[in-house]
Amino acid sequence: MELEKTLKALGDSNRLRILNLVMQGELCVCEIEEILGLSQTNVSRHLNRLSVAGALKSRKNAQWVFYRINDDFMSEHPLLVEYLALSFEKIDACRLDTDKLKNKKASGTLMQCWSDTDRKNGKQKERC
Amino acid sequence: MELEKTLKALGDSNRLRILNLVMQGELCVCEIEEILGLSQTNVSRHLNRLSVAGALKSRKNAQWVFYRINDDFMSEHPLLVEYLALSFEKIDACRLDTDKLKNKKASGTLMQCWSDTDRKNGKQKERC
DNA sequence: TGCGTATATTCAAATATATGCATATACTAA
DNA sequence: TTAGTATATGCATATATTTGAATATACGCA
Repeated sequence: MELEKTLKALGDSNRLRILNLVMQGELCVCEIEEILGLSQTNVSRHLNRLSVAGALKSRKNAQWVFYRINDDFMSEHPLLVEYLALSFEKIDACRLDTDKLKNKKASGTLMQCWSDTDRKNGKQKERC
Repeated sequence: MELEKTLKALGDSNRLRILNLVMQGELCVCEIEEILGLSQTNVSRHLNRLSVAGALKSRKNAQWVFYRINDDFMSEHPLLVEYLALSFEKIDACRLDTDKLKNKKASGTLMQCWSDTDRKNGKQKERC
């Protein structure tokens, strides 16, 4: 049952926190790692779980892997996505994570990873 | 995290099947048992899990316990409830269960339990 | 090629969850 | 009071899930 699989994948606080972040824009594993304060191995596994459930998709850029919401998931589960978005706004942990994401983006301290273009242009403070 | 608790409780196919039935109207444990073909002990435990998560509430009538959707749950999670309702319509197992529920109601073969009023009035084929 | 970094995966252990069997508790009728 | 029925719960077990440590794989640079 797909519904069971989806809900089971979402039934974990860390995965919900990840989803909250990724719903605000594509992120690299290392970025999620830093914001949530989870181990790399754990983040990787949670991301995989969400991907297998169809919620996320990834692309690779050199050794960096970026994850973002799967458009199919959005179009197949609009009500669920909306429900989650509204729920995240009410959850302290998610709000703190979101604040942290915004602060790091604003201060440019979130850049372990960067695009080839940026690096070639010597723009070390930006990311693709 | 409440969201995690809710989604985790829903992340089980049997519990989803139960929710599908109960969303169509109040049911007694023995009725759910019969329609789903699960053991009494198992049904009881699933019902408890859903109740603890806030989705269901129960009332007792003699030795019979009737479960129905918790109104608070409906009003606190309208989008989720709608999402689930739409999802159940697309799931074969849930549709079969629903058919079974309707057939049994129509044929009056679903009546292990009945209200005191009905029994006193000798209306053995009806339930409150 | 060797080294450093990022990420996925393996292995092992701990924890959570689901279920069957047996039983306790609640209720009703004779 | 006894017997029958409905339901919840205890106990034990099997299975699923989660996580840390270690490691394999991919990539870039000197």
